[in-house]
Amino acid sequence: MSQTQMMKGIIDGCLLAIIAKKECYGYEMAESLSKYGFDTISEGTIYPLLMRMQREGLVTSVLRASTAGPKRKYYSLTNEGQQALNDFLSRWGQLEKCVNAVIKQEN
Amino acid sequence: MSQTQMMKGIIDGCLLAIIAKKECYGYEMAESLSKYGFDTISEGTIYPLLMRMQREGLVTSVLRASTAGPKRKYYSLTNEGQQALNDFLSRWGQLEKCVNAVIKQEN
DNA sequence: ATCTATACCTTGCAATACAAGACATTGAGA
DNA sequence: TCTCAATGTCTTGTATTGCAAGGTATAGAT
Repeated sequence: MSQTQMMKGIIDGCLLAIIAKKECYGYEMAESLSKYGFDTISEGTIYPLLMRMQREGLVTSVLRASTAGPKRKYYSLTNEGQQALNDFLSRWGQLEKCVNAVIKQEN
Repeated sequence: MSQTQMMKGIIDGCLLAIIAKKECYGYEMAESLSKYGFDTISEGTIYPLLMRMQREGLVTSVLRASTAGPKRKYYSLTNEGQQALNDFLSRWGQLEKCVNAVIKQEN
């Protein structure tokens, strides 16, 4: 019962939501999640996720130079990725409803 | 990005919440979760979870006869289990807040 | 006698988050 | 100049978990 376990199947959807808002690169997404209140999410979590989502055709990427370090890999949503985001939002809403029903204990 | 992954680290907390409401046995908890809106949760998920939580001292169990089948193993919360439930509720609330913040995209 | 519902359990698999590293680039300070 | 911190991406191995698929057993109904 750790926070780590509770994150499973959540982070990928959150990344899609962040990318949907604006083109973004991994390092920036980690900071973004932190800003939204998440405990620091490891890069060992984020980068493999992004690569998997690209392999699945949910996102595309382009390299761009940075003024303050090595090149950045900017990600954008594909139509399939938008659909995956919609699915995630739907499943998250469903989960939220069910868990809160159990917690509130109204039979 | 399956519903299965999203359930990880959630079901144990839900079981604690159900047990906290009233003494309960595994088979009944599965039905209860279903009633609260969850897709059917496998007994291969629930029984190992209950055994783990007992091993960790979060719940205790007693066998009682049933009128319609084999004996039932009724579970109750320990003080440690109540604490674990409180922790879960806190972590769930935190997760809910963060995910919804990302989704709503208010910077 | 057979079937269904009830009730518990086990084994093996697939998926995921993370720790702990490695590697490369840039600018600032000693 | 040398060093160091911040930036930026990636890999390997581990631990945990939900579940499918199966097994076992009891009680009542057909």
